[in-house]
Formats: sequence, C-alpha cells, structure tokens
Amino acid sequence: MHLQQLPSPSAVSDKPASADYVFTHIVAAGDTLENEPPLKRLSTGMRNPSNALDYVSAARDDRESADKCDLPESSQARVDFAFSSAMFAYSGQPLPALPPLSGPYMTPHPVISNGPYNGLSYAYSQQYGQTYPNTAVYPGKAQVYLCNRALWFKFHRHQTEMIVTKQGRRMFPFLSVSVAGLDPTCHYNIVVDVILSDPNHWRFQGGKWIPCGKADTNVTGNRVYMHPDSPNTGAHWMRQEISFGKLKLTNNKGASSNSTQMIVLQSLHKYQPRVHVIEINKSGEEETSDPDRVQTFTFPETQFITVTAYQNTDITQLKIDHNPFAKGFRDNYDKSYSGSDADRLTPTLGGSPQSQMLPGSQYAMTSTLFQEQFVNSYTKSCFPTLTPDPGLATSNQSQESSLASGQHWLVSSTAAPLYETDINTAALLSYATAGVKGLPFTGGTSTSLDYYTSSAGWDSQGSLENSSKTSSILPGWVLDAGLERSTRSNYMPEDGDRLEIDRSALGVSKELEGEDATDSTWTETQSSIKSVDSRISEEAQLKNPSISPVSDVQTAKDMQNRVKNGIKESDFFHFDTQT
DNA sequence: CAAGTGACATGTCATCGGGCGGCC
DNA sequence: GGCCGCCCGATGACATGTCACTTG
Repeated sequence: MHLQQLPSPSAVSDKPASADYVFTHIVAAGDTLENEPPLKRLSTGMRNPSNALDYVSAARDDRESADKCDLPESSQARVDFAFSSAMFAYSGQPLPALPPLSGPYMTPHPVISNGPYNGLSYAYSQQYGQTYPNTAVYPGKAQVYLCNRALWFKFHRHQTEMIVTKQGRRMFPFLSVSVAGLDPTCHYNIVVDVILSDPNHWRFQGGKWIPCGKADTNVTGNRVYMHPDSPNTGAHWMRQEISFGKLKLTNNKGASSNSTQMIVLQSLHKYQPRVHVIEINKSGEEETSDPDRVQTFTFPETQFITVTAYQNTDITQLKIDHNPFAKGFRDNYDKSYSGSDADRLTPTLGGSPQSQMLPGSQYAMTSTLFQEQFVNSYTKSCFPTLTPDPGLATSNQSQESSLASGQHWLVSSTAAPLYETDINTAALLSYATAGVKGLPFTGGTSTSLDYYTSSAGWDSQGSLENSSKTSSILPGWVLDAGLERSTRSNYMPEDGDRLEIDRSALGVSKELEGEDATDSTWTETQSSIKSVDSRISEEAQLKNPSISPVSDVQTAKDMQNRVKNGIKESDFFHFDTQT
C-alpha cells in the first residue's frame, strides 16, 4: 500500500493548520474565485439560513469536543490537530499503485511512514493555502465526508478502542461517509482498508496508552472490506450515506480465507481506517493501475487501538451510551433516558447499518446520530480558540517532548465579545465540513474547489452577518443530505430556549429559518426524477454494459418512494441534470 | 500478571406467518 | 371467494459488555 508522501512536520511548521489559519487561506483562495463566472447551481440547500445555523452548531460541537477533551495535553494537541484538519472532508489521493486493492486483497500491514496521522491531517490542511485556478468542473474527482465525525471525536478524545474477537466484532462507531463529486453514470467500488497508523505496540498502563515495543508488521490477512453495494454507480453512492456497519474486526488470522466481512488486525496496535473510491472499467474490473481511478480518504479521528477487552472505562461507557446494542448495560437506562426516544442522545432504531442504507429508514439513523452529534452544540456559549503551535510534533514521543518544552496546541475559551467573530469562523469552517469536500493534493492544483466555489448556489444575501466572504467562496456546495435533513428536521434540542438564544446570536430569523429555499428546486426537479434516473441508468449501462442496471432501477423506485414520503430531492445529492 | 477466550444475560433486528381489509 | 398488500406479534439470529477462566 502506497502512501502519499507528506511534508514533514518541520517542513510545514511555519504554516500551522489551525482553524484560523485554514479560515484565512480559504478566504484567500476564495478571493481568487470571487469574480469568476458561476457554474451551474448544484444545490440550493446552503441558501437556507437555518442550514447555516445547523452547520454552525456542527462546528461549535466539534470545537467543544476538543475543548472538553480530558486527555493529557499531548493528546489534546493531537485531537485539536485532527480537529482543525477534520473540519474539511478529505479529498482523494490518487495512488500510484495499490497492492491490496488488486488481486485477493491480501497484504502485509503497511505503516504510515510519516509518523502518526498528524502529518496526514496537516498536509490536508496545508493544501487550502494555495490559490486555485478557476477551471472546469471534473465530476470524476471524489470528495468524501465523514458523516458521524462528532461521534468519532467523542471516542477519539479518549483514544478509541475497538474490540477484536475470533468470530469478528463490528466496529463502533462505524465508518459512515457521504460521497460527492463522482460521475453519476460511472461505476465505482467503495472499499475500506485498515493500516497501522504507527510502528508501536501499545499498552494501557496507569490510565494511559503508552507505546510498548514495536508493532508486528508481518501479519497477513484480509485487510480490505468492500462495501456490499459495490460496484455501483456514482449516482447511487452519492445519493445516500455509505455505511460500513457490517465491517468486522478479527484477530483470527484464518478468517481471511472464509470471510470477506472481516478485517484481520492485531490486538494492541493502533490502526487507521481508510476509504477508497475505485472507478471500475467497462469490463467491471478495478483499474488500480490507473492512479486517477483510485482515490483514498483518511479520517484521522477514526484511528483506534485494537483490544480484546476494553482498557479505558471511558471508552466502555461511551460504547454503552452510544451503541444501541449495548442498551442492556446502561445501569440507569430508565432514569437517564426516561424521556422519549427523540430526547435520547444515542442512536436507537437506526443502529443497524441497513437503516442507513435503506431509503425509508436511513433518516432514523442519521437523525439519531446527528442529534447525538449536535445536541450539545447548543449548550455552549463560547468556543475554544485554537492556537497552533508551530512546533507541533507528529509522533507521540515528539508530542510529549513538545509538551514538556511548553510547545503544544493551546485551547482556550474566548470571551463573549468574540462570540460573533467565532460564529462566523465556525460557520465558515462548518460549511467546509458539510459542503466543501476536500481538495486533491496531487499536482498542486485543484478542480474540486472550483467545482464547489463556482457553482453559485449560496445566496450571498444570507442572513449571517459578515457572510459576504463566506458567500464569495462557498457558493453552491453540494449539501450533505444526511446532515441537512437530520439537523433540520430531526434535531430535538434539549432546551428550546437555548436554541432560541443561539438563533438570535446568529442573526437568523425564525421567518428565514422556516423558509425552505430548496422548494423551488424541488418543484423543478420532482417531475423528472424517474426520467433522470432512467437516463442515468441507461447511460451507465452504456458505459458499463457488464454491470446490471438493476440498482439504478431500484434507485428510481427509491426516489419515487421518497417523493411519496415528502422527501425532497434537494435533500439529497443533486447532480446536474440539465446537461 | 497481562492478554485472550468463551459463556452468559440483555437487548436489537430481520424474518416469518397469521390476521385483516380492500379490490376484482 | 380469491388475490393482494399491509400490519403486527412471535421467534430466532445476532450484537453487546461483563465476568470467570485459561494461556503464555
């Protein structure tokens, strides 16, 4: 498995990847695009100020998560660092060659060669500092958004642990992503693999995870899990969340031969899952030899240590609290959750991966998950300000040394007067989280940003103060369907008054909030859904005759069902149907 | 002694079949 | 009356963390 060469911490330390840094450079990048002619509108969802509120809350929750971190400061730094980069979805890295993705999906454990994921995340953030030429949209460039990122963060700040058993154990949280930027008619495989994220063997001692010896990198076994819907069209993948809830982790090396559902890992090692989007050719085969057809996405917050029994009781409690299958272990379940299901912070009905994938029930999952993720965002009145440390290290050891020398990321709460500014920053960043899919790094230029920034869907007259900068650089993003819907329709605030306060703080009026700017789009599109899907199906069939178009027919049915259920297409990924 | 294994209690979820109502 | 679709409860498979025991 090849990993993209990333700048060393020292090489990039003069441009720390703090939220403010990213903010500044997004604006800078946007400025270069401001006067460019807009491309066709892809989605109108972001024009709705209430959406903006949701995204602000998302960002606030994320920052709060980092603020609440009770890890040692070195760990805190790691979380903050991941946070700052994770504000954006990650863009694919075309890989020159991917041994695990060809053939039998067997490989020795690779290790991220550039130290822990910090280097990765830093590199991602760094890319936002460049100026992007305004070029045409290339729908083949994928962008991936981690849907349940806030949940991952809750675990990540305690150092996520994943149980491995002989028979295989599901991951929790599991990977759930949204994809954008695919060619709706092309066929893709969506694949997850897991790689060692550092070269250490880990041990839990004194309430902390400490490196203990070298990792065993010679272990072989199935390292790759292909999504059961694969292969499928870009339209299919972009239409809904892609969940990997059935992915199982095992320490049984013999499991590779009899199960493609399981990934073989070693206990007490630190791993990093990755998502691969692989375009397949007309004969239905992956073209892993063509780097442009394989894109890899890494989410640092999904890193975990494998265990055979939980070590950190905080993790155990988080699992019990959030995994619906573990409800039986909630001692004070009746007391804690005596309210309605909607008041709960934990996923319930939608806990199964199926519920994420089935059109009818997918929102049960996204709603509960995103309730869970956003519910706390209204309970905090100020944000931490991320202060980057130029000397941030990328290994745990160096993090510790930097901590010892007083060099670490600082997290401080801002005073009330900064609130307004922070909201705008948070809003900007959260928009990026929700809509601006990451930028490809290869070649030093990007078309993805152009794709999103030039499509002019965001109403620059939006009610967010000081949003002119935002609107100039963040127009017409493809909205994450699950995010929007779950936050807008299913969010159940713990405290309605608090919500009101936050609305006013944002300058979002109730009238505007109730206004659904997507309706008009829906009206235009609604009647043509079937024909559009048919066209996609036909075109996909033409492009790839070896693959049955059944899924697309089913997709059309799904869409019709959604119409029946009153779900607007604009709640989903909206690709251009005018061409 | 730390790590791994398997049984266990509890809860979730998918599936199946019966009951019911609408339609031809 | 037959067919079909929908709803609902029963059931078994499966997922969960815990705990006692085994292993190295």
